[in-house]
Parts: sequence; structure tokens; C-alpha cells
Amino acid sequence: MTKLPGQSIRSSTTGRPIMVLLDALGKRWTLRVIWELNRNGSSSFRELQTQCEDVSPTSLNQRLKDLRELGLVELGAHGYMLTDQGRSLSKLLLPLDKWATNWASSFSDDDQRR
Amino acid sequence: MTKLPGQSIRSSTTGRPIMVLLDALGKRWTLRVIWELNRNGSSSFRELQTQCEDVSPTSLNQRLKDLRELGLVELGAHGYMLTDQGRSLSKLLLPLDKWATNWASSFSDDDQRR
DNA sequence: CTTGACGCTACTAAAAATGTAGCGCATGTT
DNA sequence: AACATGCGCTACATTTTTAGTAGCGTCAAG
Repeated sequence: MTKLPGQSIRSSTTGRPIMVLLDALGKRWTLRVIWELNRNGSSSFRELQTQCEDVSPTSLNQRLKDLRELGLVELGAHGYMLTDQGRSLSKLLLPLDKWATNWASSFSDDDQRR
Repeated sequence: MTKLPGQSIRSSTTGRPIMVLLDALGKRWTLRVIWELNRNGSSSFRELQTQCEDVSPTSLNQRLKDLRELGLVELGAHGYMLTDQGRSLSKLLLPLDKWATNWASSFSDDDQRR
């Protein structure tokens, strides 16, 4: 079972919400699924699969289970989508895009200097 | 070798910076290490270990290698610490703490209603 | 009554993370 | 000189997680 805030998880016995969150986001595909659902509004299972570099159905299903238990994702009539909570979280993640672009430029700068 | 922006990584053949980032953050302990280094300024290897729920040295070392290659962490005279880039990234992560607290309350609210 | 798309599972193989012990090095103490 | 202490880190065997491939059960349309 996926662990909820207040409960002990693999990486934290305290159950502190931020630790639960960091642990959940630290599983492969979690961030990516949130990212794609935020970008695309809602996606079917198989659409999500292709959006996520053809992640295996096993892994995708596991992550979706996790995310549903965490109250971040739900399965509606039009496929999978973020819940209100999921959407509010993904808003916090948006700045990462711009940050990453700038971050990447520091590597290509290095390359050019050599 | 850990993949840098612009290169193909396990979860993305495009090398788009945001994908590289999401992939890196999606490895266990990555977010936690950044979080702890931001909280504590700098830590020795073994201090980090205890801060991170006694993560195994194997795993911690692997993550630290990754983070150094990504230019987010460096090993200085006073132990491990965030680089400028690492610090700017961790600033973006700070709001997650408050978010997680609010998020957790939605679970305990549910519990109380039952 | 077949076809196609849906969510998803079974099963095996590969990769990642863990646990435990301890190395090699520097610095400090007796 | 001898010993202890703390450092970053490695070796290696085990466990857990993730991946890959095939395909099931359901449902709606043609």
C-alpha cells in the first residue's frame, strides 16, 4: 500500500507530510506523470504511456495507483486527470521548467568554452 | 554515468532539460538530499546519512555522484553543500513544505468526518 | 460476431537500492 | 611509535523496484 501523510513510509518514520511527499515524488515516473497530466489535461492510460516514453504498463499502473491513493490523480470519464490537489501541486512545479532551461545553458556554455 | 541536460537519459531520448531534471529528481533520495543540504547548509557524508534516515552509504554515494555531475552539489572543506544552482533549485522546492502540510490536513479531515 | 480501444494483470528478466563490513587516509592523543 | 577517531567511500551479497512482453476481460461500434 502506498503511504499517506501521517504514516510511516520507506524513507521516513516520522510521517511528516513533506517527507511523505518527497518520498512519493522520488519514485520513478511520479513527477513525469503529474507533469504530463498537467500539460494535457487528461489522458487515457495508453495515452499516458506514450507521453511517458512508453513506460511499461506495470510501472505506470503502479504509479497511478500511488497517485490516486495520495489524492493527486483520479480516473474520470475522460481518462486520468489531476485532482484539485494535484493541480495545486503541479502549479508549484511549473517554475522547474524555466529553471531547467537556464540550468542546461550552463552546461552548453561550458562546452563552448572548451 | 549520470546524464546531463542535452543528453539522452533513461526516461527521455529528447534531452529536454525539464525531462532530465524530472528524471533526476525521480530517483530515490535525490530530493531529500537537496532538502537536507538546504536546511543544514553543509553536512559531512555521515551527517547526511543520519539526516536521511540512515540511507545506505552505497545509495547516498551514488546520489551524491549524480548530484555533483549535475552541478547541484559540491564537496567543499566543510562537507557537502549545494552549489549556486543547487541553492536556486531548492528555493523552488521550498513551497512544497507548506503545500504538503495543507495536503496532509485533507487526510486527517477525512478521518475526523468518519 | 468481429474489431478496436479501454484499463489493467501475469510472469519473467533486468536494474536499482539496501545492509553490513570494512578499507585507506588524515588528524589528533598518549 | 602506537592507537584511536572521524572522514569519504567501496565490496559484495541480498532484497526491492522497475521494466518488457504477452494477453485477458469488458464494452461499444460496425
